[in-house]
Amino acid sequence: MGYAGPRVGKREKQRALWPSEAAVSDVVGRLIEFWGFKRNMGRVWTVLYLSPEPLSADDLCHSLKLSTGAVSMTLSELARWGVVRKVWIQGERKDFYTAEVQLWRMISRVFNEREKSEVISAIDSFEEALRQLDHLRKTAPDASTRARAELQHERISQLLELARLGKRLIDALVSTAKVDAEPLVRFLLGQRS
Amino acid sequence: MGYAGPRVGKREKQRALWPSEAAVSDVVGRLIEFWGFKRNMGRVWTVLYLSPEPLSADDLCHSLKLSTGAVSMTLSELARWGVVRKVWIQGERKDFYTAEVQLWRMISRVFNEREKSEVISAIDSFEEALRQLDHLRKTAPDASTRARAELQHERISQLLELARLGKRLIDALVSTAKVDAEPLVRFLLGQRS
DNA sequence: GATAACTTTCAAATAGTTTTGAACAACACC
DNA sequence: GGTGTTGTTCAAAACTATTTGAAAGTTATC
Repeated sequence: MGYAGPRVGKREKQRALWPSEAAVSDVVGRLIEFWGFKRNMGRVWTVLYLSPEPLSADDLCHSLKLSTGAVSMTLSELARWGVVRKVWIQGERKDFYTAEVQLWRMISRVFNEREKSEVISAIDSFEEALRQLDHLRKTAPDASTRARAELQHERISQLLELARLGKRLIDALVSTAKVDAEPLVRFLLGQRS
Repeated sequence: MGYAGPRVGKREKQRALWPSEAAVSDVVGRLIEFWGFKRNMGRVWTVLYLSPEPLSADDLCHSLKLSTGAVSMTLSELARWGVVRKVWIQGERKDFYTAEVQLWRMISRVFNEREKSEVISAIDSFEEALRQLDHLRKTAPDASTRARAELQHERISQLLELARLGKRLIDALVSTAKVDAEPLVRFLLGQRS
């Protein structure tokens, strides 16, 4: 197979972001940060999401004024979350990236991996604490200790119930969103007026 | 009206946290941090939540090994969120604090104040960006710019839709939780098997 | 296997956040 | 008003997280 020829798709010169792109990627960055990710993850994802064609790491360095290192790390983190994919482009040696455009799939993936493990470990700890308190309220020598154990048992049960509810919500979202969550959410919201 | 008498409820000596209390407040601290608050806010709230009687700032300094300043600031922040209340205790000069025990009320309050304003400002920015792009796609001189504007308009519309959905969810939660959210959530979950 | 193009890694620098503790303010009581 | 107790504030310190850029690593091409 011969040489691909004189750089067929010679890529457009570095283009600055439009004001609307800059603004939106900033907003998404902020939202995402609020939600516990790094701001730049949001920004990078957004720039890719708004780009008609895949972009190289280098493109991103320029549009977002980030170092090569930062872009590389951000991209691999985004890839681990499955919200950005490498694509291969004919006649280019660089790697190119595109954003996952199925918003719900992204969200459910994040919920599943991150929130869920957090919630599960909370559930475990609550259960453990309940076991200890249960023992205490049965065997403590003095009544005031027993009463205190009783109250705490009750309160922690509330927390446990809440955590379990959270877990079920996440499960529901995730298992639905694998296909498409929008109907679910829409239905849920249909409830009120 | 006479003097309240010889320190009636002379308060129990500084008591170390039980292991289960320490563990649970730590877990809640972690969860809450994950959710964008300071870890100590979660810890302080939890210690209060698990205490049969209201506690003073000083009690909290001891149980959590925090400086007076940290406790003062944490408490006032928690009070601003309405998840902790000052109570007045007969014959005591210190301020005492209790935790809000209605978990749903707390959650809905936080959602309403914090998430909502975040989401609303995101919605505004998306709308603004859409206006700009709309103008561009109608008036840009060259076709490729118009096409790009078109695509971005579409994608940002998706984001906007998602943000609006989020806002409606929050509204639904909040307006229900004013009374008691559990039925709502329980119903929502009832959907899946 | 040498070279050039590109990517990843990581220690150091920077930026951002939280905590401390001492100074100050407020208040109650005598 | 003076004294002692409690609460708040804030600048500095400690700690965390993020970003940089240069060096090392990888891969494709000749």
